[in-house]
Amino acid sequence: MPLKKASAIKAELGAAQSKSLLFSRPGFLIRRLHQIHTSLFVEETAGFDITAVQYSLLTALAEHGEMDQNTLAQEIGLERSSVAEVLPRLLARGLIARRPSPDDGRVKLVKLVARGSSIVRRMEDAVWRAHDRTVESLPDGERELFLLQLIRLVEANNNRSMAPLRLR
Amino acid sequence: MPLKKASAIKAELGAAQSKSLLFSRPGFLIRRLHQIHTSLFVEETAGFDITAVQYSLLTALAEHGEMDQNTLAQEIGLERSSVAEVLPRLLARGLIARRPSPDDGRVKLVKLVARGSSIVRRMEDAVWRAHDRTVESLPDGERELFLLQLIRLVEANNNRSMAPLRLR
DNA sequence: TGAAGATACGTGGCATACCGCATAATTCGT
DNA sequence: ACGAATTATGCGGTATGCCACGTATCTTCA
Repeated sequence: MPLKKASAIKAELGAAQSKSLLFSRPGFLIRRLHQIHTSLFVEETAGFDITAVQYSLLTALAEHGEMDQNTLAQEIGLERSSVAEVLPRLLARGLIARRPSPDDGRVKLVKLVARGSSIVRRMEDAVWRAHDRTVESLPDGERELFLLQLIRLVEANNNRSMAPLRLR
Repeated sequence: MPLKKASAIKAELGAAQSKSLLFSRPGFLIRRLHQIHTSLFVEETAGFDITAVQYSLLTALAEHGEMDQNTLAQEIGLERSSVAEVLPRLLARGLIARRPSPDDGRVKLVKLVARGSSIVRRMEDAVWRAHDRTVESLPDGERELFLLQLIRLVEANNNRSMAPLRLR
């Protein structure tokens, strides 16, 4: 099933871009969509008091178990120093535990504790609602392509970003 | 010209998402793409020492001329308080001018000065390169649809975001 | 083995981005 | 006309997200 004619897309794009100069700038649109998703995330997960980044950290720990901060940072594509800043907040709330590595005095190992696992589990539905609402305006059949394009861009540019994601 | 079969897209999406759980979350992909564009913007505009947000502010002023901060904020979809924080930096660098409105004592009017217009003009090529590089990994013919989808999402969710964009 | 390099983590600095609150000025309703 | 609601701005607080630098620890190799 063909999605749409190239000429129709170009016409629609031109019409949309005539509304605002900013609509011709991918960077602006991406920043804006990021704001929108953040807003939806906050709305859907209200009451848990966990940000999207904190949730990413918690799910990475839920998936991989105990790990050092460096690996954790690469796992979600975040700077080490940013991770070092977020972790104390999760520690203070009793969601994670941290201990020095027995093998390497430089390394600190982080893992989820019961409260952390619990909140990840309880937030799951709300998080999916936030993600679904972010892309629900796309017509059925286009959503998959959009996600695929996002993935392609993220993968292709991964090494060019400041905090590359570790891909297996 | 059909872009791609729906079944082929679903298969490719599944394969990509098997690489990381995060690739199933639009919010994560958007945050990541935002990081990547920021990185490319910094790289391409090195030497100008202007951030993407500052550039948005400057181009809004270049397009619309003198305006109050509230309208300026809506023009680029930013919180008033965020604008109030960025403007002093542009003021200090002599890129904009600010004066109280003669009609309304609450309002401050902002406009570009010569140095500001000049930097917007001189940055233009570099900014386009950053934007082009952000989406250059998409195959020809898909880029337009991707931009159109971004615009559609931004428009549809505009009112749900914390700092709605003013659309004409 | 011991000095040089590499690595892990943290801190301070800067720049978004949000909210809630405060202040000042305008407008609106009675 | 005058008190109440509204509006424009800014400030303090919190949370990313980056860099550069510092400190402690480990590894490498001459």
